[in-house]
Amino acid sequence: MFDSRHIKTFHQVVSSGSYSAAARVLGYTQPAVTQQMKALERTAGVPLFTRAGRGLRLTEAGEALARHAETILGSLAAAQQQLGALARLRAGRVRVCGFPSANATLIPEAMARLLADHPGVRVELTEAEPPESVQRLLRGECDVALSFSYVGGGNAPVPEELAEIPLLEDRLTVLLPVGHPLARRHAVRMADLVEERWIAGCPRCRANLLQVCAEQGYAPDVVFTTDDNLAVQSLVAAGVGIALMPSLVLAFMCHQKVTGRLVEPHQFRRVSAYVLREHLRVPATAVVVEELRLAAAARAGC
Amino acid sequence: MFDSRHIKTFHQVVSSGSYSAAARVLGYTQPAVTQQMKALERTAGVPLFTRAGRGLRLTEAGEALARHAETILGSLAAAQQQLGALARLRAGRVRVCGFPSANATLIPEAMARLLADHPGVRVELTEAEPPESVQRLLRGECDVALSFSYVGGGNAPVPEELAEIPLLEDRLTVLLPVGHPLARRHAVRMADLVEERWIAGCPRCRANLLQVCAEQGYAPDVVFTTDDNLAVQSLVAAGVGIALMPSLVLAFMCHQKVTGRLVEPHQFRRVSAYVLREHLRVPATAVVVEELRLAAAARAGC
DNA sequence: GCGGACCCCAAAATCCGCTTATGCTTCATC
DNA sequence: GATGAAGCATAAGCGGATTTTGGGGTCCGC
Repeated sequence: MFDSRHIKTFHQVVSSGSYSAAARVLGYTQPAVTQQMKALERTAGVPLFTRAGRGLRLTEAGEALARHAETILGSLAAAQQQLGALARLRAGRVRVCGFPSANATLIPEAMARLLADHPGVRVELTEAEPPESVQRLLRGECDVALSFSYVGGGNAPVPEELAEIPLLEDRLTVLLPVGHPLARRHAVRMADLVEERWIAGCPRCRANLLQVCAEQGYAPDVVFTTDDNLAVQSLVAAGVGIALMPSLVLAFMCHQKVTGRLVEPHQFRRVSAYVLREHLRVPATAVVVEELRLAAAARAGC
Repeated sequence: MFDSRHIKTFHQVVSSGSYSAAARVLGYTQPAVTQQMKALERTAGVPLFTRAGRGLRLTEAGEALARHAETILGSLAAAQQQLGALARLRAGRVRVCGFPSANATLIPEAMARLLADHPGVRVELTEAEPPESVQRLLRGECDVALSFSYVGGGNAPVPEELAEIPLLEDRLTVLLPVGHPLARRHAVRMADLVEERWIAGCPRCRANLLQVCAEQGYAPDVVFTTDDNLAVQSLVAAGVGIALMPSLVLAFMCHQKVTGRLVEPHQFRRVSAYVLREHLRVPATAVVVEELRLAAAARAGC
């Protein structure tokens, strides 16, 4: 049975290219590395290195072990990371990663109640656009991820090890300058917006815009693309174009010269929270998820 | 970074169900196991066990680590096994796994020349029906695998890490009792065998028989199935039925009362050797593969 | 209530691995 | 080809980690 420390050192030697360099990186002295590699060769039963002048070269067996080392260290790191996450969660520290509009609306509401009801829980919040947030969750960089998906969009399937908690259906509105003729209506038909110029948002939102318009039989004239919601707001106010905008984003739009109107036919994006299935039963994650659900439910009534 | 020895002990504790039992299995004393698990819990940062009366129970973190332990130990074992194989090969010991008819024909011919030309090489031969032989190769239980596939058959794709060395196209014959009316012909048309009763061989061969007949527009009347070639020979001799049989098998059929005839349209199975790509450059495997190719080429002329 | 099975604890002994110190080889430079 | 720098190997000594020993506590079945 190989010693994991030897494997780690071996891996460092391979990537550093010398014993001395590996020793410097790992905080050993050079003879320590020599001895570890000797021990490794003893347990392997084959030489792993050959001397090539001043430097080293891997033998065939060394090459083989180098490939395996990646896997071995990877599985060790995965285990360590998961246990680390569990320990953190047990201590009540939850890392949440949301997308901008949720971080500005849903999350603060949920967190306010959370901290009142469960004073022991500590939250760290980061921001990432979907699908990056879910990727972070899978990489163990956060414990709860918020993401959204458009209904018709070809979204990647949710990995097996993740639990999806549907939060709300976020209806889409069209953001208009206040003087716009259609702004007097309560709701606006997508079909009436054929002649408009458009401002598109994040890649997913842009793709959705194109699809919704395609269903109405036209291709929108997208004159500007940015994932900065406040920029979109200002652009609309300035009359550059109009934009499709989820209600959640609209909630923190405060520009005097823009207004949102629900679109017809009804469009929405599904907002969900994601958690590793294994963490569902951990109190800290459970309460965070529960408060998110409550906050989402409260908001759905508005 | 976890210590692999701790992981190994942990795994044994989980499967044994107690510290003492694990200690007995691993040749430690019980306190040693206690301390190792203590150290493991320290590096993990979470308790892994809770006391449940006389025995132990895993915590949630323990469950998680137990799942990872399988992976970790598996990747360590895989590395060790591959290095072991390399060491063996470097020492000139090659483990070959063939299917019965190759073991009786091709392999002895190749091995005779091999041992003459390369006296240092030692060969161990085992037998397995495809696709089992390739599975053994992937599991590291042999170094060279021989397998065959029928042309139209839906064969599983060859894994990436394997090199396929085509050896020969083994033409199919039909095995007939000597008195059979068609036995006077040099070759036999499959279409003329509609009314015959059939004896089928191994699963792959049986599937191929069904397909070949289906191409001729009929379903064969299979009255007997066995993967024992000598049994097939005797059954044919006894007039129970006829059989589709590769030339390679025919080569060691010596029963007086049976005879083989090539079938039309030409049918054959492809016989190949498989080696881990990484072992292609290792002398011992290289010479074995080369001798197999030569033996196959020599036989193809017959 | 007693014995067996099991685990924990503490101290002593052992063992392993790291460091220090030194020598050898290789390579670049003059 | 002499010299110095960089790198690896080896030996000896030390310190910490790990194991064993010995003793004690708890739980469970009889």
